[in-house]
Amino acid sequence: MGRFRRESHVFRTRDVLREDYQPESLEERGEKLDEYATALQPIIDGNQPDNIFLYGPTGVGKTAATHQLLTELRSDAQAYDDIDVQLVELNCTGLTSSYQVASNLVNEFRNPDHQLTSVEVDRDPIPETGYPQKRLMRELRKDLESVGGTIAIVLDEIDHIGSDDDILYELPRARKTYDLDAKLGIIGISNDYSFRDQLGARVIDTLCEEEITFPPYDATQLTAILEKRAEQAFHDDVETTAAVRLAAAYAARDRGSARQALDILRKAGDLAKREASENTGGAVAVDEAHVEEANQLVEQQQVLEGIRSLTQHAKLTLLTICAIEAREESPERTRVIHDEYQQVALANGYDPLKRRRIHDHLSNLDLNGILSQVDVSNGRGNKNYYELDISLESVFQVFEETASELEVQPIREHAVRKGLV
DNA sequence: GATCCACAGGAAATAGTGGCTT
DNA sequence: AAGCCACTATTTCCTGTGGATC
Repeated sequence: MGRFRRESHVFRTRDVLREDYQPESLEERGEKLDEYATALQPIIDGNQPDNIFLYGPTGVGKTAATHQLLTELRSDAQAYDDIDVQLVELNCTGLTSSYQVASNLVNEFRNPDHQLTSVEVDRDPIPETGYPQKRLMRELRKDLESVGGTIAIVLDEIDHIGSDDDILYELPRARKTYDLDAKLGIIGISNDYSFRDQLGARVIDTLCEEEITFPPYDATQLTAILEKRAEQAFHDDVETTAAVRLAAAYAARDRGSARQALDILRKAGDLAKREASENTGGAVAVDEAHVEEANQLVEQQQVLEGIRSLTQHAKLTLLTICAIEAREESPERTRVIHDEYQQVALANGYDPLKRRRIHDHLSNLDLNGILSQVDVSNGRGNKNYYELDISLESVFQVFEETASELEVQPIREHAVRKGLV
């Protein structure tokens, strides 16, 4: 008997609950789809498209809506010979400058998988760094020219480029500047409401001709979405009603993200499955306990992922906080944290960084939800104080499993003695 | 109430890395 | 190989703020 066996107790098609699964039609977003479609209408009419800016938190259907509508748009456009719609999509995750967006965009144009229909673009991809900026823009212009027709450029997660918004200024007016025949429509997608305000006024005017906001899903909507998916994902005799409701509630309370809700439900299904294969027989159900555990696992996983990707000094900073936490002295002010950090760094064989930098690391860790800033304004001054926002246990766990070669044990032992772990 | 101090966080400078062009 | 070019992490310098002090 092998270790792996195909079991079919719980899932029918588990993939339906995965993030990359694209349902035939987006649930619970009817109005938004209409609004969005209206904004795209000029393309079909053969007019210069409006630039569109979408915003809303992660997992509320922005990207899914875009995929769905553009696919429809493209196939509907084939009915008319006088329009030739080309789509270029770029996920800007990890791209932090206009330069990088531009170079990736060029490579997107040159990506042969993309079957841009009028394929005159078959130049070699360009390097992501090394070219002077002017040269890069020249390449981009050439590509736009040779693709021609109506070009819809989707820039997903555009907020990652931060304050360097030159490309967002250039792109919408490329048609004028370069005297292009092609019609350009930019669709920017952002997770961050405040991103819009960071943009220069000149960019907002052009980029945000049409703005569509995707609000978070509420518990009712999430329940409806999950019910639909659960029906496909699980076998008919698997009871999931309670689980669905709870998973929806968790996700709604947190960020209103469908992705998160699906993650929880999928994980809960995995747990139920494991349980089912342990004690064979009996009715199978994904119940509330499964969801509860799954919720914690999902949360934990996100945090762990966050910790793994930290730089050494960020880890040292985190370790310092742990040491303070282990002595039950948290929250503590940055000044004191830095003092102690210096010792921690030296003890681990690193040159300590200056205070300003630790400052940044701390607020970064805060942003990642690993630490939280506490306002200690009870009487005395209200400087920034930091404390750990997750369990000591889970931090130690990552440190140990990633073999980061940091001195964790003494701190852990201290915490154990204090009964904190 | 004027002055002082600690701190948060912005801006610019610097160092080190690695790719491209000639 | 020299001279650009861009990127990231970090340091240096600096300003505004709000409580603390006299």
